[in-house]
Amino acid sequence: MSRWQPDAADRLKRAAVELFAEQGFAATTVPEITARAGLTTRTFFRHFADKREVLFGGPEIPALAARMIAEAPASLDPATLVFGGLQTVAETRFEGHREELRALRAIIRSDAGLRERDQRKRADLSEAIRAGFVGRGVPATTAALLGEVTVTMLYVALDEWLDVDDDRTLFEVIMATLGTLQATLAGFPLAGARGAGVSVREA
Amino acid sequence: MSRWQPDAADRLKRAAVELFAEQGFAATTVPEITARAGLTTRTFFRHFADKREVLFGGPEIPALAARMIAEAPASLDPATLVFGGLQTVAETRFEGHREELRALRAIIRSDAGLRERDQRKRADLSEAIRAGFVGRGVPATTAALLGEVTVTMLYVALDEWLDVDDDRTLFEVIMATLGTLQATLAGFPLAGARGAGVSVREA
DNA sequence: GTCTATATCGCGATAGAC
DNA sequence: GTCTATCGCGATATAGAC
Repeated sequence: MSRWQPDAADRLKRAAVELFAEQGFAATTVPEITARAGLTTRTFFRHFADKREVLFGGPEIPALAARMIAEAPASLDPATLVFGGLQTVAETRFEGHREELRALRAIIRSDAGLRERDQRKRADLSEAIRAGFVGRGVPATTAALLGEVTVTMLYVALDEWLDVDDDRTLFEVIMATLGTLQATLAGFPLAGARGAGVSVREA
Repeated sequence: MSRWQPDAADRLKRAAVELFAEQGFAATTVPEITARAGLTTRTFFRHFADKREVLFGGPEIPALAARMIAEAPASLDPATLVFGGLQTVAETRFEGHREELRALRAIIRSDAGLRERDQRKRADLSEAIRAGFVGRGVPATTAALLGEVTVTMLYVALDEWLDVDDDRTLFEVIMATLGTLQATLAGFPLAGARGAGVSVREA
């Protein structure tokens, strides 16, 4: 047993979540967090790049996505990969943590800076997926859209899953969301068949 | 003529873009920007919430989207509204500014904090569209997906439009991107028809 | 682990527009 | 007079340098 608790990052996370919930994010200082965790301010910034970062996961999920895409057999098509990835992430990282995720979401929603960081995490995941598909020879625009659509599914479904209180799994909500997206896009005219001059004007 | 130049915000914007391009975003201080613009630090923060914000537009585009959706005739379907909105924004806010937008994009790409802010602007627009459609009675999930898909089209197409150097308009690229999205999603199995148990595992 | 720069913001005063 | 934009001072916490 060293003289340092081995789980400094974890204790900082817990102390931060408690204090943010009690006092709000902006009203909580890093020294307060480290005091509660029994550590120094310097230690906080060695574990987290800034005060926001303590509420989010690191690059593990983008890294996992990149690995799954890179290591999958060449025969698997993008749709299958996206499905499998969403299922894996939903089941291993979100399922079973609904209450913690709700508490976290409430804190994140309360502060513009935290919403911003959340969007960055989302963009990081989208970018990892895009790069992964480019590495498999998928055209650039298609790869970019695959990244975007995948994270859209995850985030929209996650929000709905946290909103309601039924007994669906997150992955079930994701699949329903995909169905809704397909139905929504079916209402769009085919892009090539369309001319300019839509009758909607700036007010 | 008052003792203040009337366009303080504009002059600050210009000075900031110049200095960021010359020295980089992180290496430039707010006092440097205000010195070049002939103003004080305090004035900078009265115009912009923080140093990043000087590079981005305010809530005009989300507000425009909200207005267009709210004021459109009830008979117009979401697809038509989305198309019309994308066309209006593309033609009035982006077309004709390709070079400035490229320079801005280069600065934004150079700094993680600026990429984060860019994502927030994107999320703000998505949210305005979502809320607008909810106000028209569109179901929550469909409205959320409409917001997400619309901004995805705009951002993916904008990136491609800035990357290449052909003579397509931004709106033409947006329509082509929508076609690619439709083709990509056509490769996905219908959500309802799908069971669990995809054969992609964590490595 | 200590030290320091600087982003950020509250407050009160001022100057001109109307 | 009121309203709005600006300025100067000062305080604090973040975040990076040493």
